Amino acid sequence: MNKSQINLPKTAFSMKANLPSREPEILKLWNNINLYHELRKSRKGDEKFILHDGPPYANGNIHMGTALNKILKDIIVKFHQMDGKDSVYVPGWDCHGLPIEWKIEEQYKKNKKNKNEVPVVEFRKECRAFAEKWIEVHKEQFKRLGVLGDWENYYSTMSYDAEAQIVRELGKFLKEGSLYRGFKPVLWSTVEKTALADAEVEYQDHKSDTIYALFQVKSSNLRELKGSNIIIWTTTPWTIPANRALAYNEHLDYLLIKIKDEGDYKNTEIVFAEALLESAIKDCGIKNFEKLKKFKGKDFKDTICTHPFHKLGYDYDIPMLEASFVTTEQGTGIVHCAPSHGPDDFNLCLNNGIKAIETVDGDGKYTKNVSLFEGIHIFKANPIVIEKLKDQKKLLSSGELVHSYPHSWRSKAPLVHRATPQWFISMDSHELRKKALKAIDETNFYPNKGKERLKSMIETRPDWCVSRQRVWGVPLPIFVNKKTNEILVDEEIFENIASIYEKEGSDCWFSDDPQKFLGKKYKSGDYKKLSDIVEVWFDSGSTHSFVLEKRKDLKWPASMYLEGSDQHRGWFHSSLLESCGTRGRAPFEAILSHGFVVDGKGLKMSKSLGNVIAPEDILKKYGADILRIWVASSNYAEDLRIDYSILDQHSESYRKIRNTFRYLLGNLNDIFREIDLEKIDVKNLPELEQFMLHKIYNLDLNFNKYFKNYDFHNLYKELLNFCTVDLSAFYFDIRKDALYCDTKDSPRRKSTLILLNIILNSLMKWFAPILSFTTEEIYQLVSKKTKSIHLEKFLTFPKNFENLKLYDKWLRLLQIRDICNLSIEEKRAAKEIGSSLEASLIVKLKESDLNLINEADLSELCITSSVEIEKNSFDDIQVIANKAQGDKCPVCWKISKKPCERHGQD
RNA sequence: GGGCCGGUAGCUCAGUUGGUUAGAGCACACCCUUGAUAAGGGUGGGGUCGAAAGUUCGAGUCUUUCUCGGCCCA
Repeated sequence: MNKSQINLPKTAFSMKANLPSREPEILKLWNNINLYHELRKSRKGDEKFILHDGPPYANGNIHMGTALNKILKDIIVKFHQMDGKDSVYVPGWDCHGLPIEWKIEEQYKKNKKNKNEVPVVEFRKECRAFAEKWIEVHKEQFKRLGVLGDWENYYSTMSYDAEAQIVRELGKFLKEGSLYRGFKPVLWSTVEKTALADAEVEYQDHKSDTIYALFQVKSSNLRELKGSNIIIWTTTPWTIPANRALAYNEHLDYLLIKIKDEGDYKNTEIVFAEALLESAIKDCGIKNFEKLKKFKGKDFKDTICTHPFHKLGYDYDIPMLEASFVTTEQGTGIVHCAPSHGPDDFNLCLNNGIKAIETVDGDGKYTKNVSLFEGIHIFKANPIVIEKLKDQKKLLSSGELVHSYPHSWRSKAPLVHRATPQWFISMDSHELRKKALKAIDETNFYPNKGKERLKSMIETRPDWCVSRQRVWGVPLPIFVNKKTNEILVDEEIFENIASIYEKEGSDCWFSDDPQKFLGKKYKSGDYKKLSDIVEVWFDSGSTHSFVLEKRKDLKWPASMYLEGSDQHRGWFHSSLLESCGTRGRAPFEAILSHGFVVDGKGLKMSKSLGNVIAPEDILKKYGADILRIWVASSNYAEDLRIDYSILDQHSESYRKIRNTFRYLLGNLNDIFREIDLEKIDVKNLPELEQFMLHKIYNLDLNFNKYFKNYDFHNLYKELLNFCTVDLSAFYFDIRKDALYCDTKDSPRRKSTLILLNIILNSLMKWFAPILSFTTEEIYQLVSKKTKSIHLEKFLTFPKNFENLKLYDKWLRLLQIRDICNLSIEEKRAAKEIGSSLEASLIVKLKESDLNLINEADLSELCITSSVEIEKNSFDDIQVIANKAQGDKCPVCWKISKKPCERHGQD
């Protein structure tokens, strides 16, 4: 063998990845071979793994959070597929709801069109078209990330069969009796004229009018209180006309004082919490006063007051009620209660037999139930209320306050609490809460802390309000008897409505004759048809019923739901409740929740901070595989940081991995031979190869352990370290000599090639769920077994790869090697030698180490020209490095006084 | 404002039931190589474990307070 016959690596696999342009080519390939169809075919009849997609809202371009979510899903789906399961992924979209309605209304405003003049059905058609448009946009963006799924047969909450099934699901709650009509305050937008879901509310600073108002005590068990005045403080003077009660806390101390200042309120006796004395007299401008009495809150029991507008016709009693929500944080320690305008007020009054009534209409105007104020808009009522209080000498002071206040997320308009008729699913009437809590216990959570989070929410949440006064959604399929006011509960009717929706969608609810839905059984004249729609969380909470149950390729319950941690209050929550209410258990076996994408410093991304990175930018600059590495290597249990420097670091790792593959391919000359692992004669391989097989076996154990726990960042780290530490810096470096300089029939070289084939095959598959594009690129280059890497299964390694005894021995050898390297480095620093082949070592070992290795092997291990082993009188390992003497073999570059053993003949 | 979760080298992450001098890979520095070459190898520097106090013979690990950040709620 001479220099011209040296076996240098040769491969078509380029060092430069060029992912942004290469990946779209691979997408074309997947499309051409109909990969999704092939995937299904390849696992037909196998055990199913169903990751049920939580539907993103069909609106706007995807952001990093969506990208993270979809990539994480795809990684998991692919892992299970390669693990031999039929891992089906059906993407879906959430389509109904306010944000889309608003988009359409915005377009109307632009075109000077009045929404109220447009027929509901036409408006809904525009909403539908809008959602359809964004589904198509999302689809392409998700595919570009490398996400494999049934993109042709996706699901959506607005499909006719979905709308039909949502009606059937509601019918179940109606039939059971847990869906009831309630009347209570909800956060209401007078601009959008609708109740808002919690998720639609945002808190912003708002300037409110504040007042200290007086309620005169009519009667009390505490003699001194009679004739005195309870003061209350409120930031919503317009709710005073709706006042029905006052709330106090029995644990607080209260004071009765007499005002001594000259003026309208001289000698007025007032009552408030002792703790708030200072702030109250300051705010009210009281300078001189006399303390008359101090007493406990519980002494208020059975005290009755009169309304400040008593003389204007508000001649009903205002009872004082005990409530623990009363604190001394602000105000006077006594809270004014309007049951129609606050949840706390509502509950307190309800428990004391005071019902809420409709005091304000949908536009924000007082109803006829509020005398003196009928027809006035509540946002214009404050000055009038204040004026009247002043007239009645019931106003101690007024002012303004900037505080955090609920606003609509869309219109940014301030919200109010307004009592409206709404439809609720009871948490307790049919033990929904209990069932849901049990279901949580039976679910696996990744990470585990999600369990407590969901549990505590279910434990404390109120009844589920499922009605909305909007138009873009599934109509509540409810008829109310005009005479008896009873709800029509008849399965036949629900099924009739559902089957109509299945054929033509739910638009007809708004346009067609109600008789169509009532059939022949009931007369439409006897019933009032509701115009409310179902809140969107019920839509998405029902996906398990119209996707998992209805599709033959899926199963119920899902193997996993996977979403951002905010969905503990969203989709996880609503799906759990819907399913427990209708089927008595959760629609999922496991929940995986991930944190939020934040910037490099851990701050959330926002336009104002200018730290937003769009997935599109990353795809253009780095490619999807880099983004997928970022997902796999980040710990999703916490928030995930991303910025360009972090992505740069991951790009470096990618290059390392890519070059590892390039070395493998180069030395195999792009000819991959599948090795039958069971048939390898392990014991007859060189020890180095045996050691590597043990390493591979062990890595596979860890790989599986991490995969089963969805612990991808540790899994990725394990793979990356294998590439850098075990392969590049160790095995590859050592075996370069055999690969390049041994003859092609050398047993050592042949053994090495066996290992290279095994390593290539293993790495390709281990990395495939993460580096979906790059592993495909490699697979297409070397394998003709199937049409795609993603159709392959993970390898199973035979037990005889494991060799703990050999492993222990080699750990010791590696220690010796480390010391050899130190010694070589010393000579290198002294400029005596350059490459390690220029060194010749004298290695002194203690007795017990002497049998471990011969000189030739140690020289191979340290990549030196020669090693002499001597017995050491000390315990430690001692290494002396010298400059190798002799001639350098022109082929293998080893330096020796004798002719080269391998290449000396030429 | 309340609840929950988190803060370990420049970056991504390990750190078992509290127990030697807190680890890995990447990045960085220096050296080598020029037969993985816009690659590869060797060596090395780098951390008051968010801060403070406490419990303990001993705290990255337990307790409290504070601080910064995130999610949820008000």
